[in-house]
Amino acid sequence: MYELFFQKLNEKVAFTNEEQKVITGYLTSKKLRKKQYLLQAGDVCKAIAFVEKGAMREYSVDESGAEHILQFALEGWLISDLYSFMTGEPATYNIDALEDCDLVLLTKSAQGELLKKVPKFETYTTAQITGAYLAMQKRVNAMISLTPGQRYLYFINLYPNIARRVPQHMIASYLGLSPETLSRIRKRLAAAQ
Amino acid sequence: MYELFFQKLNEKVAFTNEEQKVITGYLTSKKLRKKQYLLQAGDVCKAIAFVEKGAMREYSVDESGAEHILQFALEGWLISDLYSFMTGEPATYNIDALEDCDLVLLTKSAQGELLKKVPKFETYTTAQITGAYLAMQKRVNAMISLTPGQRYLYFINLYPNIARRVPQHMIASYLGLSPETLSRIRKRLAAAQ
DNA sequence: CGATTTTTTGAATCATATCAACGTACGTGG
DNA sequence: CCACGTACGTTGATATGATTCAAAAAATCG
Repeated sequence: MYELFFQKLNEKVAFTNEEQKVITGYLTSKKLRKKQYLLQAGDVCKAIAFVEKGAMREYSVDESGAEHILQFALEGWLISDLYSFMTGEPATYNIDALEDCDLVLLTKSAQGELLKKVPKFETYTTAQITGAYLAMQKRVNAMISLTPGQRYLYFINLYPNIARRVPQHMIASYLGLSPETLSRIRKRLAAAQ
Repeated sequence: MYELFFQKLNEKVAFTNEEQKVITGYLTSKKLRKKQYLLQAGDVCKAIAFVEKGAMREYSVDESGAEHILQFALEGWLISDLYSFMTGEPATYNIDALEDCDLVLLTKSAQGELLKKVPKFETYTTAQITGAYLAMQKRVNAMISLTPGQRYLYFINLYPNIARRVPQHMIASYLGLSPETLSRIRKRLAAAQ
């Protein structure tokens, strides 16, 4: 149970079998069918989700109704509206399943309890969020310093498995491009080789 | 000494006077003149800097020599190349002073010691980095979902004091625009009101 | 005051967005 | 298993917006 979760957990911080048993008690599992929501903007994000299997996305919707993908999450990744989770404010982002998913959930209240019982879990949390921050910073740097074509190459190089499993127009959304533009960029890149 | 630093610190997590004395022992102060480097790409980032007074910026330089500003830091903000600081790898970003600055430094080794003596300091670190992550995420969302003009308005609304103190072409760099484009956007916005 | 930095403006070029249409692949239900 | 409908990717034409290069005006600093 939760094999991948504990594998990834122990990669960051080593936990004893005892601790892992305690942690297990605070986790719940959830299955999601393709296209189902885990979270809708306006609702409160009550849990952080770890993807054991499948693919998820997090996105915002602007005034004109267009979706903008902020984040993908494949196996081994965490996903949530962290601001909503931490503050209890309504979420600004939506999260749904791009494929049928097996998730491991850690609810807000479970997290509170867990941090008391297994203080080391905070170290894991810090490591996790630090990694997320650094990745986000790199993405910002790519957005202000690279051309769309370079950004696309950077993306498929960094996340080849996302590129394989996710529709192209969603990658365009993630990169801040129209689907047509990404299609033409790919054509240009293919011709250049 | 370090008044603003401790003020900001206690806003996140309350520390006793005892603890604050211990923390003080691990801090060092540094003055930087305008245009001086705190860190150059290629060097290892040996300290996290807290800005007591002044203004700093963090930026990357691309192959063609153009600078791209990743982050500003005014009074009360932290700045560092976090990846380099954590791993000891050479920094990819430069940090320099936009005004004469008073800084408070926490070196890598001091941080290690401090976390042992005052474990609560890790809670502060987590809070700090979580805030930084959420800000970065909002910025990414703005970049993929707003027009340059909207992004500029968002920026000056969120950071009016940065907009007041920093040259306009640096704000253009932060927003991923050419200085000429930002100038014209401002003209359009002024005409529209 | 002189020198440097910063901002603005203009003109030409280049790139992206948009709108529309088409072809294709996919999966779902009959 | 086929047929239909939906989702996806590509292509074209056009319009819009950003970049670039150059120059001048304005502001700032010593």
